[in-house]
Amino acid sequence: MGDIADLTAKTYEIARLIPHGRVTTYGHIARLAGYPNYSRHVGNALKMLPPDSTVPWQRVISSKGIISPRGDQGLGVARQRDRLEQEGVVVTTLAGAGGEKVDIRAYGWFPENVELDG
DNA sequence: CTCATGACTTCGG
DNA sequence: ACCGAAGCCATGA
Repeated sequence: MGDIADLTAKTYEIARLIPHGRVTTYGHIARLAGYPNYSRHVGNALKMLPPDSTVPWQRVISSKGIISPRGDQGLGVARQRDRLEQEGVVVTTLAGAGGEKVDIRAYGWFPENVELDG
């Protein structure tokens, strides 16, 4: 523990706990994993997953409630939006470059703590 | 060592 | 509510 590999493993473990049709944030996963201030690395861990991974990476969004842009012409964002809508999450396109937004008050999942492993 | 970069977050204006 | 700046930390050039 105490390294990025550990944070990566916990990120996947926690992501699997997010209920179907709900979402949480990079920062919250970082805190639950015991690595506050490592939200960017949570995003990095999800980035490494293959597109067809069983880890529900689509349920992780930014604290602003939008699907984080990827510098890939919006392809990743589109895939994430599709996967979310597929499980009943309403995603709205904000005006201009506002991004794809999820109502975090309606779909947010923010437990104080979680049981890892076990 | 310094700089830039990122699926980030928070704070001010 | 919308931005931009600042804070954040590993990684690679």
